[in-house]
Amino acid sequence: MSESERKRRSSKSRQVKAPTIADVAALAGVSIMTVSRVINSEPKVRQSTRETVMAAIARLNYAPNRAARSLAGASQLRLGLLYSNPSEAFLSAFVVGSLEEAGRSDVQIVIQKVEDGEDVCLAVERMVAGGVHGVILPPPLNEANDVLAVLREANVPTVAVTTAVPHAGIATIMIDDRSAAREMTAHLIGLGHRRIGFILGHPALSASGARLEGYRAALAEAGIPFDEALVAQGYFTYRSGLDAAERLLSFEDRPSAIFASNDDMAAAAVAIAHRRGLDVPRDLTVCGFDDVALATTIWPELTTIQQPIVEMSRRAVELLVTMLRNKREDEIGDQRIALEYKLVRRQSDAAPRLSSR
Amino acid sequence: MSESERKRRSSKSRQVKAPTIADVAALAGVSIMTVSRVINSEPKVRQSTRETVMAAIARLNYAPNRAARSLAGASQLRLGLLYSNPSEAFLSAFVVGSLEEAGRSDVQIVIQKVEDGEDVCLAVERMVAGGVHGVILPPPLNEANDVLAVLREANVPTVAVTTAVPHAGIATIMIDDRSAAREMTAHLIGLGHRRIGFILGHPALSASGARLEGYRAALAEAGIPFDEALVAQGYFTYRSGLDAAERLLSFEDRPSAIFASNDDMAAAAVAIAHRRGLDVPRDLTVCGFDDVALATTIWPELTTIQQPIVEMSRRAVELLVTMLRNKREDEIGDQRIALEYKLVRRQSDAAPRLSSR
DNA sequence: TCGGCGAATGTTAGCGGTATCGATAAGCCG
DNA sequence: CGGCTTATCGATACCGCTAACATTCGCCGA
Repeated sequence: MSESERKRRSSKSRQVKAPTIADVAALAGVSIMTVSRVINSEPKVRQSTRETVMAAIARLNYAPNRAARSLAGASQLRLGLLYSNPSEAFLSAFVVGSLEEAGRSDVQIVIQKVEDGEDVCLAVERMVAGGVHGVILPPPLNEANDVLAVLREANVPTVAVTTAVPHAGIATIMIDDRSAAREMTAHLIGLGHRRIGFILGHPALSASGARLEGYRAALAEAGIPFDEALVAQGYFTYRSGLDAAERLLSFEDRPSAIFASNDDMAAAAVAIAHRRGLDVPRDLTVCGFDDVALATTIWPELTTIQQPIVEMSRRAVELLVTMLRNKREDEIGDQRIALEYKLVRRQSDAAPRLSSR
Repeated sequence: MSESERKRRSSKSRQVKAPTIADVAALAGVSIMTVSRVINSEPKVRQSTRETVMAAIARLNYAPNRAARSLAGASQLRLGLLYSNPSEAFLSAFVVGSLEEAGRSDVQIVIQKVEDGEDVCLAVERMVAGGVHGVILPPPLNEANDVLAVLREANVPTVAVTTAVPHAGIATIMIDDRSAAREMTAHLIGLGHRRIGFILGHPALSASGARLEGYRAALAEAGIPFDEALVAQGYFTYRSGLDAAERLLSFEDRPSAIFASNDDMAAAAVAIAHRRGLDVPRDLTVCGFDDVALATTIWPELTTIQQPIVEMSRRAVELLVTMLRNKREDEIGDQRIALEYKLVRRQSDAAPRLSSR
């Protein structure tokens, strides 16, 4: 790691030039075209070759030159990212993921917010008129039927993120919400909890329903009867979590654990618990869903389901780009990509102090 | 404006391609090089020729292709963005800004995280070896002296963001922390508060010192004596805010307001207040600094100083690009750019209930 | 055994600019 | 009026990558 590199450097004063596709090709012992194919994940490359090239890429720390790429390639793609007012924490992770992938695949991302009062469909139409080639929809727009309708009519390939029950013709990136909620609930039951409160998510989103299903499934498996009183409506906002937690904790026989449908609401539950003099997790276990930054900001840090948000939006862009570049827009609607979630255990859960069995 | 254009269009279905430098050259009856010279306002072009070309450019509504330009010109710029473990909310805003600007100015951003145990200097060296042309440093690395030293030695232009007291030879993007803290403190005083607690930021960062100075200045201006007991050490984390707020609120004669050096710690102060049965803002005013997402997530939403994080990182990239493209690396170190902050008032402040004058 | 055929890989021609250097015309001197 | 410098301008070689076409190779059926 010195002779050759040093030579290269000294050749032209100190200018270290970035490695090019040719360098990679030389190192891997293939032609530049093959490297190009690997980079763009085109299908016609033997697995072994692909790996060799990948290794060379990693070794040189090579990144394709965007300028050259867009100059040589077809006209640059533009993707629209339309959002309304989700959890800010969620959104920023989401934006980071799509922007990263956008950089990698050299597409433009047009980010547009739909203001609260505004007509959603108008915003979509504006975007379509602006000539975007595809659209990405984070929650809650991922299931706004009017938006989807406009998009479908305009024949704009669309990918919705975090939709638990996919719509026909709309590609979807998701995790298995039901199974994740089931796992978390089972975890709580395993800890010894029997009265487990549940804070619902926004009723318009299918993920909310899926999470509730998972909660019920785990209860059923453990032979614990479902108690409607332990389920409180929430809307994915901190504020709504405050109200829901207040309700759940005001019962005579309050739950020993609360499972909120997202972290914002879980954080709210922690706040309410503290306000009532309850220690988390000693007196009350609280866990969330999503694992946004907030989960590790507050104290105690939340036990939660880690949803790979950055990865999900990255994949959304990637999917759109692949389809658009390969001119297979027709196929796009049928894609269903489910990513892995993970239960991450932190400090907000514990065994119940007073068993209420 | 019709015959030739129409022909061009109809030749290939409906594809309207953007005019190229060659089109301009043909229309103006000169060579493409001359057009290039006019575009770049190089001196060696006769005035009359220049005008002819300009006219052609205007007529075709020509704009140079950025990709082609940067491809042909100097090698593409690569900027490194090195971070360790700041507030996640801060980081994502930061990344968004730099990525956005990167797309606009057609440079690559190499993002790298320095893991906790890892040797920071090693990470810097790796990045430099990777051939980045400039480096951007968000907090807390913006004032890590060892990092700065390595960078300076390697002669890599660097811009630090949020440094209140600039280092020689390192460009800086900042806001006037002192003045912002002064304004916020004055605001609290204006509300009627006299005993105002202050939670310090991390002692290694100059912004912390500047904010304290601002606090003291406002106190002095109002003729309120500075009370050391009202200042608690924090480290910009939620956790440290918890301890600091606990200290401040345990006094007999507790402050009627707490001004925390960032939002994370302010949120912690709110949590502690609630745990002690104090209503915010009725019993205690709390305000923060930065205006990250957390500030509007919690309840009550925080009154805080809005620091334009996205804009700051955007400017950092822009500054680096300008300097690097103009080959004036020597000048880079002397830049000091201060952006505007804004005091945004939300629900966490109010006049004190029991005057403690 | 051999043509044929599909999969994997290589070759070549640009994409739209800029850098370099050569060409041309004009200006200047003795 | 010839030679030489100067101010303008033009021809051409890339920049790093991809599209389109060419090539190679292994394997199959006749």
